[in-house]
Amino acid sequence: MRIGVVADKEGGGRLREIGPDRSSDGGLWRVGDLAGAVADYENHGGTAPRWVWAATDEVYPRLVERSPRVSRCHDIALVESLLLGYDGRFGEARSLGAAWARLHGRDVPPDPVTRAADGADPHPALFEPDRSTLPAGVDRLTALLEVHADQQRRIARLPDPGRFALLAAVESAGALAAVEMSHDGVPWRADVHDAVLAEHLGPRPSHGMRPPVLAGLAERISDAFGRPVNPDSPAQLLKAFAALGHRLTSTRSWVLKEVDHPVVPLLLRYKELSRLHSAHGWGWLESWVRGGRFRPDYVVGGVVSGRWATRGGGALQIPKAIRRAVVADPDWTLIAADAGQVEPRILAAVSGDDALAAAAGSDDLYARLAGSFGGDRQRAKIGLLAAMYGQTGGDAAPLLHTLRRLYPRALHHVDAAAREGEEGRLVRSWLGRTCPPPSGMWRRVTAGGDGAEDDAAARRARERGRFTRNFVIQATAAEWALVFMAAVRRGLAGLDTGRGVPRLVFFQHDELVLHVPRQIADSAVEMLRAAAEETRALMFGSTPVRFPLDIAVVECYGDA
DNA sequence: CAGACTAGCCAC
DNA sequence: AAACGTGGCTAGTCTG
Repeated sequence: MRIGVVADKEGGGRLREIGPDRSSDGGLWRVGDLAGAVADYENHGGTAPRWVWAATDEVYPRLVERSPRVSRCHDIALVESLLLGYDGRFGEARSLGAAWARLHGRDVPPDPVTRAADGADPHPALFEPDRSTLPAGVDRLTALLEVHADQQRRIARLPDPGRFALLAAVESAGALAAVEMSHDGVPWRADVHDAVLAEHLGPRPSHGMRPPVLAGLAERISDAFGRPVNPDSPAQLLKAFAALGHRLTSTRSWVLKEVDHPVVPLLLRYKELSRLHSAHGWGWLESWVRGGRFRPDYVVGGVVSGRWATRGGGALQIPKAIRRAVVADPDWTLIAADAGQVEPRILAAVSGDDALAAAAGSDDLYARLAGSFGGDRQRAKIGLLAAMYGQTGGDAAPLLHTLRRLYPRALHHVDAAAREGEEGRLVRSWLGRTCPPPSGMWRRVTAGGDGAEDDAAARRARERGRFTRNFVIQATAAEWALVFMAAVRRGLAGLDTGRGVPRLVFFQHDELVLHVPRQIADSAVEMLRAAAEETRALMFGSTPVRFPLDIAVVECYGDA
């Protein structure tokens, strides 16, 4: 059963059961305590409803504090975005108000701008404006049900409604998980983080100063150049190197490594530590960690490929060194589940290449391919990644030749996606997420074709080809991860909560981290494996391709 | 002087 | 090894 929900500003709301057609919709009722009403439904036994609401990130944060977790939802804005994208209208306004306006042939309002997160203590003065974009006088719940019915019709008309419905469901489930993870937070030991920083950088300096180790390195760098140089300034570094007779194209680490001069190791060390200090130093710790938790603000579907982004806090780029600060609570444990080699496995599954699929039936796909590359697993890996990323230079060319001979259907799959991209067409993931159309500028540039403009046109076309080549793989890998996360979310609800409620606390592209009472770690691991198996069946039916999980049960994420 | 842009490195 | 896809984030630098 589906229930449409509209929240009011006082914690209440209106609900309406949604029937198979408009005339069978149930009665409308008003509740003073929306969280309580939702909880009643979720606890009632039997199948929980699918809540239909305008946007999970507007409605759910206020529910999640009080009610038990919601099982399922349909997020109008996220589904609208997927449907628009399918029609080549990527990026058009997707709010309930925008969808309603399109449905009624009215002027489409732009989406409200989302405020950037600014740390662990959101600014109370900026608290929640009214984000509805419906015209005055239009009933919100009526509009919600109309747009929902329209979305259901649009999905039903697609060539493969079942797949797209799965995409809509897991995108929405992801939105639930994102709100829950932001609420629960990643267990974060500020004292351990501080110790890691002190170990690398020395004691914390007073505000605005370089930490002792960085200050010392900066001084030695200037001495080595024989002049004052700010190592944070690429321009100054290039000049200083030029004065020594080294004309560098950039100051990237791998360029510096080619230079034979005593200043280079100092600079490389400085860059590494400076990055640690500026991106994840004491300033970050104060802004983002409160009460022993790091609470990232996830942006579901924030990346064209369907991967998530985060707003502030850099949650998807936590450096390996800092992961030592992620430590389970006493008597609890972290379980990190990493799906290994997802992208080549996805390629094997979606291309229908039997030979590659057979190799993807093993735990180490690259090792299985190594025999064709003189026994060199690393070369097999580079070759396969090159095929999916569109790399042509470097060592890739002969490896690609070998792959094209051994796995023609797999290579044809990505080559075809690249060609369609170069021609300005759309490509789609397995479940139907669709890449953005080329920009008007792209069309103008590539439509040209006289003399000097040919180079630019060909380059832009090849760039888009690399993008679409990768899109069909990366976007399908992202939805594999979403289906998996949704299955894990369901699985968590079935675990014993007698010693505390196990939680999903972190998600990063192809990796999930759970925080669970230690006594139920074994059953959680078992649940994860079952969820991965369920995901394979839901996505690909019967396929020899396997998606093995690398599971680490650890106290500290740094040990995973 | 605020905002836009660039260079560079982090993650997958 | 370093022209290979998706991003976020910071300090330095440019611009109006």
